[in-house]
Amino acid sequence: MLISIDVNSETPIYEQLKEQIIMGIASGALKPGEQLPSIRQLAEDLGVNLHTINKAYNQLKADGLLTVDRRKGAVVNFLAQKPTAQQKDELRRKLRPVLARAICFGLSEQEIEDLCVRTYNQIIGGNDE
Amino acid sequence: MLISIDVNSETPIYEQLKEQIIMGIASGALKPGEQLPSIRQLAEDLGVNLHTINKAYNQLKADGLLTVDRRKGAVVNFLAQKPTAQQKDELRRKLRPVLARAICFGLSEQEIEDLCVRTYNQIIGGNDE
Amino acid sequence: MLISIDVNSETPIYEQLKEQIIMGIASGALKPGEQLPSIRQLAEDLGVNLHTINKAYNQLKADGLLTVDRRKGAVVNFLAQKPTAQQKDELRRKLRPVLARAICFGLSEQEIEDLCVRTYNQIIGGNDE
Amino acid sequence: MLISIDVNSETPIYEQLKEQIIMGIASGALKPGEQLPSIRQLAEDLGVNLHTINKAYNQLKADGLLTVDRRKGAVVNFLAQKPTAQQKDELRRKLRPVLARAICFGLSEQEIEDLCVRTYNQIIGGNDE
DNA sequence: GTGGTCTAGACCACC
DNA sequence: GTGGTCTAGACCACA
Repeated sequence: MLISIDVNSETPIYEQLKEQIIMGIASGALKPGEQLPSIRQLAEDLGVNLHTINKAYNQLKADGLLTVDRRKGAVVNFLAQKPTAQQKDELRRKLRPVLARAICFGLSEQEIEDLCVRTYNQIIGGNDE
Repeated sequence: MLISIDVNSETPIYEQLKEQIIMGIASGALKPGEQLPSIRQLAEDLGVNLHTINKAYNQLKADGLLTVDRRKGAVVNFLAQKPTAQQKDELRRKLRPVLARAICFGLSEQEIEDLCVRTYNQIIGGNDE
Repeated sequence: MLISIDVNSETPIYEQLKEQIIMGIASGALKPGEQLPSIRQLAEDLGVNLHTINKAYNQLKADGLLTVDRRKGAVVNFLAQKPTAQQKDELRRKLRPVLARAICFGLSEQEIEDLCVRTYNQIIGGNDE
Repeated sequence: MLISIDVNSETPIYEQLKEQIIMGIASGALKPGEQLPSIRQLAEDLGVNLHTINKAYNQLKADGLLTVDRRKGAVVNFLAQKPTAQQKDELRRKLRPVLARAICFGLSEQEIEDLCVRTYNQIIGGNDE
């Protein structure tokens, strides 16, 4: 999978990294059991510091999406079958401001539903743009 | 409308402020043409710095949701009927990582659609929790 | 509360820090709502790097023992009334090897119970040694 | 006795090994005088490096729990009747942060005592979970 | 080889 | 003032 970073973006590099890896897992581009590049390798490839990569990997580990194997580095976890209540709350909390903004921009309920479905298919299909 | 701030949250206060005002507009609690509290007053009510309120108001003005008038202060704009292409892109960009994360947590397409619809109704209904 | 670090110890500095703060909270030396030294201040006082302090504070925040206030820095949380099931599991997992070792060293059940009670009282009493 | 290793755990493999052997001795699954698998064989069984097994065995020897004989390999020692003062200190030092954490999580003295007793019985009974 | 820890020093966002 | 992010470079533990 190809990862690209915009160092000038206002969102932190480690957040961009997390998002891209999550996108990769969601789209199936990263398969469960698959090995991610080592911290140092990825840091070099992207031209960023190894601590930045480390932070992203560790947070994804805390999210339960990666496990870190002392020998093989970071490995993609098998997907959970169901989210915990806490995870669901977190999702709703993140979803709320986005949808509220959509409403303010004049989207109807139907259009918002369409937007969600189309975005979902974008992710699954893997065609990112 | 009641605005409450959590100073311990990791999301900046001005972001919380923006989110709450957007939620207010989306839910109809804040009506077009309605006047928001003055910067000075809101700052005092919430016990935060003037700059913080000012930043939130200005960004909402840039979003086209408020009009800042020197005499009347901040006023809620009439909602656009349709979002610009740029706004739609922005929505999709914000929506994508949330949905991708939902997929990683094991939600099916149907469950994600449900989540969106239910969250939408929460906002419209105004019952935040 | 006085915090002291042994930079030559094999346990990481940030772990020592976490342990001492936890001891402080448990003993009542650190009261709920009390403000901890700022990252930079404590780093200077202890003669260690600010990132080391930052890591300890963040992990305690993740444990729910501290909250980080953008204005006042780190603040001691009010104690939970009951641990979550996960926290209880974690405690048992940490307790098991210690007790097993005690058994191997020849302590009877009664002696182990005494050891626990006496250690508990040490913590509560605050007399650390 | 069955030994199983989790290579993804954050606790080092040699530590896991030590813990499991200690658990085995404490529970009586490993009897004094009993011979442990040879380093070479155990390394192969678990699929880990020779050094890793060696390190665990050597540290247990330093703890006085094993005797390493050039001909018979590692043998379980007879349990001490009483711990040395040093061993007791070590136990208290390891116990303290666990109990302090329990207090922070809201456990009362009685609940902590229960936790210790129940964990003790788990070990003795050998039913690990 | 891997990740974990620590240091030193910089800049930025927030308040 | 506070914490958050990032860099550059070092050493260690683990396997």
